[in-house]
Amino acid sequence: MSMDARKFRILQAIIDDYILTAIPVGSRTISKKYEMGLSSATIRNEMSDLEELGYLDQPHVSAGRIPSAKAYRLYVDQLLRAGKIHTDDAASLREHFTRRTGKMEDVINRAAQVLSSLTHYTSLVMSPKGGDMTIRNLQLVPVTQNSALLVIVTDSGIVRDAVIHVDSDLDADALYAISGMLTQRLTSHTLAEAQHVIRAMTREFAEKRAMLSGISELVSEVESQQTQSKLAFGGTSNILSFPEYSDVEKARGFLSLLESKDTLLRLLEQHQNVAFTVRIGPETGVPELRDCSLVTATYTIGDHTQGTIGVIGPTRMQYGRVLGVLSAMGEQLTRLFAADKE
Amino acid sequence: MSMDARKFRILQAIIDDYILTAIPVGSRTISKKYEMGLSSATIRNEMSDLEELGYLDQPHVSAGRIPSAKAYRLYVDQLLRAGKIHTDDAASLREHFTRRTGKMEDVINRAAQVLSSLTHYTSLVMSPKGGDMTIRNLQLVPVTQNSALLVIVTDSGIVRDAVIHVDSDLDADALYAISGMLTQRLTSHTLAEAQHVIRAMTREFAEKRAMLSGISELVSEVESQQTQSKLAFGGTSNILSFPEYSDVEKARGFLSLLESKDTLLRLLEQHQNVAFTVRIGPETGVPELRDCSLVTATYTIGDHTQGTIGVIGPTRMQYGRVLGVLSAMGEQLTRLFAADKE
DNA sequence: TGTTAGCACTCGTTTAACGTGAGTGCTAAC
DNA sequence: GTTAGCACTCACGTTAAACGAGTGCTAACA
Repeated sequence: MSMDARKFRILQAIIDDYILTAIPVGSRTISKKYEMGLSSATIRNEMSDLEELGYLDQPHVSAGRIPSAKAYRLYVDQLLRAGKIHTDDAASLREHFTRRTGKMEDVINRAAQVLSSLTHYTSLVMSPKGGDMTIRNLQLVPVTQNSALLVIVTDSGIVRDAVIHVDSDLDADALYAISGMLTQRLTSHTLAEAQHVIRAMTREFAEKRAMLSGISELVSEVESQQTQSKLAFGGTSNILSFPEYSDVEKARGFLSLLESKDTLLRLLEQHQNVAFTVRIGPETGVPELRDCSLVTATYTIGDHTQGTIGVIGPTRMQYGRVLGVLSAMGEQLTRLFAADKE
Repeated sequence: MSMDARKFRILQAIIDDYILTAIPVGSRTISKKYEMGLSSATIRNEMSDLEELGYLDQPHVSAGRIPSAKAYRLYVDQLLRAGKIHTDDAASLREHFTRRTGKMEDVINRAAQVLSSLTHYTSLVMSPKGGDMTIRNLQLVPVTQNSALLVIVTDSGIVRDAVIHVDSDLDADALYAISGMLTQRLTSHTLAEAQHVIRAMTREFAEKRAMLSGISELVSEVESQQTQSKLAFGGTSNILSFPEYSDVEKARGFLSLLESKDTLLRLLEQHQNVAFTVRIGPETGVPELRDCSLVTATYTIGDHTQGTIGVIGPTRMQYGRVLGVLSAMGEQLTRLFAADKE
């Protein structure tokens, strides 16, 4: 016995129904609601087969069937293969991004907001790693006598900054001069490379060593601060509207997971080079997400720097729709950052 | 019949017990657990009086009593009057703030984190309004051809920034020159005043009008962006660990309230000139917070600019402890910003 | 006059029993 | 291969009964 076209059609109907209702699907429901010219008894036989094949689970003997992770996997692969990702939302998405801003944080927060309100799931938006970004421009702004704000503008018009410690009493003009010099040297290097360049400079200008070493130290500080990507959430409370999270303990586990951020960052950083990722329940490898699916997509800043956006919802997620929204949002972000460039 | 010392002692015992256990307190519990040399019957009479006075509620006739909002109010007023705010946590708090940073956002995020982990409630940390802060220094950093980052350093070493649109093609040097001029004119004015000053300048330098008007427009943009205080949360999932929020719908309402932020901002902005605020249940005026209390304290940046920190938990909150932690944190933040100043 | 023991009463909670119905698996006939 | 029929299972909702925590009231006591 193996999977044939009819079994697949039935399985699809079961998944569709379960995604909609969250209640186990019975044979009668399929035979009547999704008229496929078969009696419930026939469906029953097929369902029995599908269970044996591992696509369906039965909560208890007198209940209907629910799709297994394996079933969702098949369903999603089918979706992806068919390229059935409808970007209907592209238009409505665009209008959310009329106000321009170059601040990474604002952009990802807004994007997360929009994503969650469109999907009604919890959304994640991750900024690209700072280390990969190419420096276009760099400037030190005096803050206090001992500290300055190091502003780094990247290739694609994204601003990153950090307050750093400055030993000597440098006035605004001195800092501006240094900024000019540093910009000249560091332009078109990545943040990760900046360290080495500065170290080379230190050797070159022995006399200015003291000052440069201070700056080198602090560029490294900036780098380490910026290396970890920022993560923004949207619709964190949405998960509570799904019956699979009506158990408060489960909901708390989920929300705690969001709060700590690092597990999710690790998840999002995997497979960053594929356009879409769908991880279903156990595939995430995170116990708290046993009943969740994580769908991600990427967007591009400049030529190769990539950021990730994603949606977390119950495994019975509206994959088609979510993939569509993510795809549209990815394009939108890519376009947004590209536009900022010129 | 009125409130005497014994009634008050009994009420206090009831509140203490209810805060600990969250189950209605019976007369026997008080007479045995908090031995006050009285039989349960006597306690019963007193409790009946306390109910009549409005300090106790009875969920149903065969259950114990629970404190009313009025009771908590009395309890808290007593706490505040006695000045019994123990800052035991001051020391453990200090070590959380060794790393210095001038970025407002980092500070308030970290503070929220610490607050929630110490109290096990949900914490709020609000940055002061930007408009009230005095400008020390101001600098434009080129980002793209059409945009620049306007960095504003305030009196107390706090950095605020925003990406603004620049019409003409100004190079780095031109922007730096403008920055110098603006700094000279705007130093020791508040952000709110900056608008007027710039408008005056526009009249003065008719020839540079085009450029200045552009900047004026954008300082106002910055101001409006910064006028709304930033709000950081900590421990948002903590609320789910209390039995009063075991109802998922209620929990969802609470979390949605956090997500939208504006209601809370409004609450936090009230009574900003008092050291402590305790709003109990209905006193908040927010339906979603009917069973919650909001405790706030303030911290100071510079001379008069104030920020607010707060904790939200069930009405049966450990008020003494929370007030202590908030007080310590307020001092800590005030000290942190003061240190950054010199 | 305040305190306490005693007792009837209330009412939410728990447990068990029971009927209901959705859904299945199997068999036999088409 | 499909389907009608039927016995069977089992979660779920309802009802009833026992339970017990806690109260209010009364009467006696110090």
